[in-house]
Amino acid sequence: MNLNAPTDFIADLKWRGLLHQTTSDLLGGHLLTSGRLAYCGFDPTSDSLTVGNLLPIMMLARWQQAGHRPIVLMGGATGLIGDPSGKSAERQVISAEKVRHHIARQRPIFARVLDFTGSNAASVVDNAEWLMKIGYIEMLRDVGKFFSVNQMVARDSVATRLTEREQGISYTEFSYMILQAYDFLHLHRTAGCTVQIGGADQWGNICSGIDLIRRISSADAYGITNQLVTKSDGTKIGKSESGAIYLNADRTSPYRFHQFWMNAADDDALKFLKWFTFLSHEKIEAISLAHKSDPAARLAQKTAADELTTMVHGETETQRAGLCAKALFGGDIRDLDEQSAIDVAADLPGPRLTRDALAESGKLVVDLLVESALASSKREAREFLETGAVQVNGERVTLESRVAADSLLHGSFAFIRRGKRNWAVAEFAK
RNA sequence: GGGCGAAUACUCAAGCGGUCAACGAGGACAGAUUGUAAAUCUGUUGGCUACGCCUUCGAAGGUUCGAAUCCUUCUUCGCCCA
Repeated sequence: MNLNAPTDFIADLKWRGLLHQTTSDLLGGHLLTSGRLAYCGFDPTSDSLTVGNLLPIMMLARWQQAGHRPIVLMGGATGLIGDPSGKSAERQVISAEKVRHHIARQRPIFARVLDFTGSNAASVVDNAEWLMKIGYIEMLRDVGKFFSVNQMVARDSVATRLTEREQGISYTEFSYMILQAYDFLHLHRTAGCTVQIGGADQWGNICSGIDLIRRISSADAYGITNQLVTKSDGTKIGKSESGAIYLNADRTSPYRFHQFWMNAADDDALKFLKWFTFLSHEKIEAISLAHKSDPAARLAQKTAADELTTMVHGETETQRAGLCAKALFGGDIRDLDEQSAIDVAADLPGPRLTRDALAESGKLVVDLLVESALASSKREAREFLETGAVQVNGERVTLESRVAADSLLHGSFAFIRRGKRNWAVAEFAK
């Protein structure tokens, strides 16, 4: 990371279409001094982060690249409560044990994106460290006094639950904003943290924190929110398809992760470059131009996929995924030499079987589809076969088709393709 | 604590004793067309040992030849009163 010339953090966000709002005009001046501290909170509601969580992590990374210091705040305590912001319904309460487990699982991701060394090293804190120690009475007396219920009720996150929604809001979630405000105050006091970064839906919570700091410490603090990004069709990024796209290799393989970005629509791919990469403005402009003159080359998708896979899984995995994609989508699967076939097969999902499974007459493709998870039931598998959606080793197969020993590629593999872009492989050990 | 109302498949939402595996919409998936794109058109969307069978309509019981539909209890949620 090049830290010689701190970029203008705010200007960069604007250019990338990521800036939503800032709390004060004085923020620009505040950021002229490098080494400022900003934090962003993460909810340990799941044991793995998804691509949707990448954006806020990268916000901190951009912050760091601009010469400042990022703090990752894990909501070990607030995660037990649940933030009503942007939620239409009351959240399920999760156990403290689970929260701890989730935090442990999520931590490594941050290490991949942020730099934990050097003069402006990133750090991780858990608000359980301080929130768990505070007594209820203490909280009410020292902090609660500064909150006006009139204002709290007027907050968007609360108001919608109070009126529009059929779901109400519990006292627990109603209190959430007090806790988050207290977090900011605590980090301000103990670490000198002056900025909070969050999604646009965090605006209210961030303002609460700034207010609290002003009232109790008579100091200025700032907030920056990023746009909540969506795809061109208005849906969330990383949802749908076949489930969420996780950042852990054991939940979503690097190949699938890579493919996710490769499958982006043109409009989205260009936006993804701005949102999810650290590439320079010039570089992105150049790619955009090249992409528009020859969209079929999918340069934008490819660049985004490579950049992101490298960031999350490392260079080696990116190369593997790239080779794999080339083999599967670049030509005829039958042209693969044996070593390539073995490599590609290692990255694809699918059953590992033995020759015995083929029996005398071969194995029905219908069963293979189910076993490889390309179809969720036999009924669906039949449907795919009837509509001609399935190819095995490059040949279209039908409802009655069977995979026999002599049709295996290099004597071991049945590469199965469902539809245009879904691949799996059945491997039959000799 | 009292009164009223709601709970249906991924989501929204019909259904008011048999013709209901359950209308419709969205979503998702597949086919054609393409560029592993978008848009468009078509089809599919509980499961299976499949002209039949099995399991679903918040949960558990009950009435009936027969229930998603009626009754009882429970759970959760909403609204109103205290």
